[in-house]
Amino acid sequence: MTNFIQELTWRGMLHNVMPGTEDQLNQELTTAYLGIDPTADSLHIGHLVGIMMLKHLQNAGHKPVALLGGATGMIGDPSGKSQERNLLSEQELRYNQEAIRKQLSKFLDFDSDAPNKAILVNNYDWMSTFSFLDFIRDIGKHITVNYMMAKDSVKKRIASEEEGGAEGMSFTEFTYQLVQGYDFLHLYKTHGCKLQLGGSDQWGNITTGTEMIRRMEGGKAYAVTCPLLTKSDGGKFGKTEKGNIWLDAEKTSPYTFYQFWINADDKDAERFIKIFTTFTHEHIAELIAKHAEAPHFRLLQKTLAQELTTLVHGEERFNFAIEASQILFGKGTKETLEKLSDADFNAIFADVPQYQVEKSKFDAGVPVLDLLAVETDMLKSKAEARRLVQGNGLSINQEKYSNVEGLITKDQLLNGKYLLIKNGKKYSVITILES
RNA sequence: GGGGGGAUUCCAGAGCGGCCAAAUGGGGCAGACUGUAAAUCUGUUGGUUUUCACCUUCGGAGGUUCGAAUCCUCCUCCCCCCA
Repeated sequence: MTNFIQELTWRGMLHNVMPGTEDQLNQELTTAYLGIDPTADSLHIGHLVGIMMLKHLQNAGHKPVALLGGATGMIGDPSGKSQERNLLSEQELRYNQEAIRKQLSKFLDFDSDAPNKAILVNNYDWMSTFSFLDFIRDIGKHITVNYMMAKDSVKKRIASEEEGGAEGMSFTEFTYQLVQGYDFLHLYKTHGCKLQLGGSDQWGNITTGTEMIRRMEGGKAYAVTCPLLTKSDGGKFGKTEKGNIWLDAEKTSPYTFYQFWINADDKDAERFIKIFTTFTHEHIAELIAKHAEAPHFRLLQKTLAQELTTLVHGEERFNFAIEASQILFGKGTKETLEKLSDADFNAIFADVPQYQVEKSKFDAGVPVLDLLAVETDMLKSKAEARRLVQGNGLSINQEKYSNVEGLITKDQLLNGKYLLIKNGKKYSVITILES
């Protein structure tokens, strides 16, 4: 059995740990929970760090609890300086919960008979029937405002108001830490949960929980946080220009998901592989060494992408993502394109801008420049299109096209339906409409 | 209140009344190189156009002139100095 704290430490996933936590973990099978916002019907990779903490925890023989913040998600955590949230209907909430459970089960063991199998709970179940009066009487009494005010997340919001900056902090948000703290207390009482995991921004909220357990139950509970994940270029982890990378294949195609990991730069890949895989210390050291020998093979990125894409989307989708990548970045030729079925073609180019042109236009052939700038608004003007073609920047169906006066005819259509246009490094697809 | 300087194409910043669609740098976009990276080098960077050429653009409105981003008048907005 591995030592959870040591495991997190070498993986670079340990930010802060409450004294005594390691002893607690060594002493008995410990139940630990992590909160997840159920605001959508899918997790995105920003959630993944937390989930991996649970996974490493489970691998270390302890029992993970994933807590969906059905109740807390309605309030909005002030430490994320997020806007106030919208209320989810219970129906939406349950739907999201089921979808998220499915995704979580790819990472965690929910179904075996093991004593440390994971469970999923939703704080809506115990918070929704808790009356305001009961809450302030039973819970609020035990925590002083002075204590709550001392939290960084609260201080920051109040200070920013005094500077005339933000719009202050609502009472609802102020209460957030009590609600989250109560979750911990509740799980402590009902599941014997003694440890809460979270991002480093959660420390303040977690300690409110341990404080409640101490004051109200005379119990001892612990906290472990991990650093917030950053990218070495300073960008936000898990975000692309197009938004979040979701685990749901409908929201983010497996190809895009795969590409996200492939595109990690070397520095990040090294950190990520420690965080997002369960490979051993030795195996990872070996991978890093191999990568350093031949960085252009990008072994780390490929391994990382393979592990996660396979885990989340399955082997078949992973293979397809590779195939798609080769077509887009490798030596994909016109021949390989022609071999693709419509379904595959659409899947590969699903994330690429689409344009439509009527088929009849091709009867006489369409001048390239018109195709780019008139029939579609791919380029702003014919002058720009001309520059592109003259600059050798245009490919049609993966073949360089440099004839400014050229006509595009029916013969060039892939499967009689598509044109794959490559403008520099950017792809676009023109779909031919039957008319 | 007095005096002075400025507003230029995405940004910064040149620009003798004709040779200015406007130097140069940055950024953008392409090409080469490369690891779907970084750096570097090359080309390009208002529109129509094969070329010639034409059209729209230099804070706004007028004017002088064969001709104005460049001269004059008024207006708007910025900056600096002295009180």
